[in-house]
Amino acid sequence: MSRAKSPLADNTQAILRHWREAVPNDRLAHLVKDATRALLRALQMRLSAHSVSLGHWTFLRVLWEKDGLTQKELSERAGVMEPTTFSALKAMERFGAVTRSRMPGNRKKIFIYLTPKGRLLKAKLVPLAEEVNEIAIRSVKAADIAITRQTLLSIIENLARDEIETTVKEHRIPSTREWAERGVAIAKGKRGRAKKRA
Amino acid sequence: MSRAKSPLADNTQAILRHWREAVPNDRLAHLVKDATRALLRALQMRLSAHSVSLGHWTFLRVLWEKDGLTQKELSERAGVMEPTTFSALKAMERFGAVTRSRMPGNRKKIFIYLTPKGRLLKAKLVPLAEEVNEIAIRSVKAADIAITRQTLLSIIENLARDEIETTVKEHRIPSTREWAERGVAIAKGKRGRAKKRA
DNA sequence: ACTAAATTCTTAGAGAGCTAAGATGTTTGC
DNA sequence: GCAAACATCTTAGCTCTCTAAGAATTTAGT
Repeated sequence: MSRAKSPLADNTQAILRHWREAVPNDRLAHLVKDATRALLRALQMRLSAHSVSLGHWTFLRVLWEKDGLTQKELSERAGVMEPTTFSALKAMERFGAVTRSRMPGNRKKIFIYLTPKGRLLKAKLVPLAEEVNEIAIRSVKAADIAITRQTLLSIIENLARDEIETTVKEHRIPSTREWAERGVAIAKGKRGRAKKRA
Repeated sequence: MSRAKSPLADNTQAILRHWREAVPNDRLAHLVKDATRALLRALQMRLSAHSVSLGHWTFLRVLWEKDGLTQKELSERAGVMEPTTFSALKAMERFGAVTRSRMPGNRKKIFIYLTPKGRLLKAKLVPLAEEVNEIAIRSVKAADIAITRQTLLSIIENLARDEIETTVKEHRIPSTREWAERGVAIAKGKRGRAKKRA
């Protein structure tokens, strides 16, 4: 829909110049952020031709793998907070890609199912994402991609660990149970179930 | 101010689990996005103790290097669009970190200067960013960081090039001048000046 | 010199994300 | 068996970012 024109391209040019000129030491965050923007932008441009937004894509991708999940589960798998999930799914329901329904036996949980329309989008949309990926890593050695992947993973992990430690320190012992959950979660990669019983 | 507590940490755990479990092929974008979130979140948590938001940080960093720039220039250096710059600077002016003023000779351009308050923040804030960076890349080999940096740069570059080519194709020859600018810009990394004269 | 084009700032409105807190249900512990 | 604790969905409201379009001012072409 709103395909980018010159101002955007110019802006991207500015970013590129910027990075080619000076890449000092603390700027990793900035660089990662710009890469994210470039990737999301490329994807968004392609998705918009099918009236799908980035927010929808995030959940569609999860749902194509497995639907019939609750909003909570979807939030976890998509890696976003629940209110984000809530409004995205409301919009997707309006759009006709999913249904939200309660099941007999539990009137609180809401299960999300793809509609035929939502399911059909997969064949159209996945190739677009693959195209973006192909373009993005064109000319980059597979080994370098692997290293990048691992580095990013380490960054996420390091920061997550630090956040937990910092939070614990600030809380001054935030209940043994809470601490245990966290320790377990990071040490063994246990499922969220740890949360519900300790 | 709003220091993260358990829900957040849990969420980060979910993300980590997610990445440890399955890292298929197309998910680079997703991984980069999550790394961005982790980095920005860590920075934001620290900045908020000084009542500085991420949006302000973005511009402060540019201004500490050189102030007296126009909003347009600031947008380019910060890598965001002008309306974003506009509202961030308005807020920063209200906060007392910068002044926005016209100069005799040109009543259109607005020049941004740091106030003493804005200047003083540097000594407090820069160490926080360095701390985040140190934590993030802790345990990652310097060589791997270098490769990651280069890979991300290539990704940005590849996508920018593609966006330009795609846009050109769609426009069906979008005026020779425009095309030239873009070609030149990407080929030689020329300054934005190309824009104003071709 | 004066209109037309280009720049720059501004306004308006939307998307995607977050936190905090409210509502509504379900479980658990006495 | 019921009150308290917990879980899940929802609402409200904020941030950062973008695009599109309007307003003001400067530059350029004839």
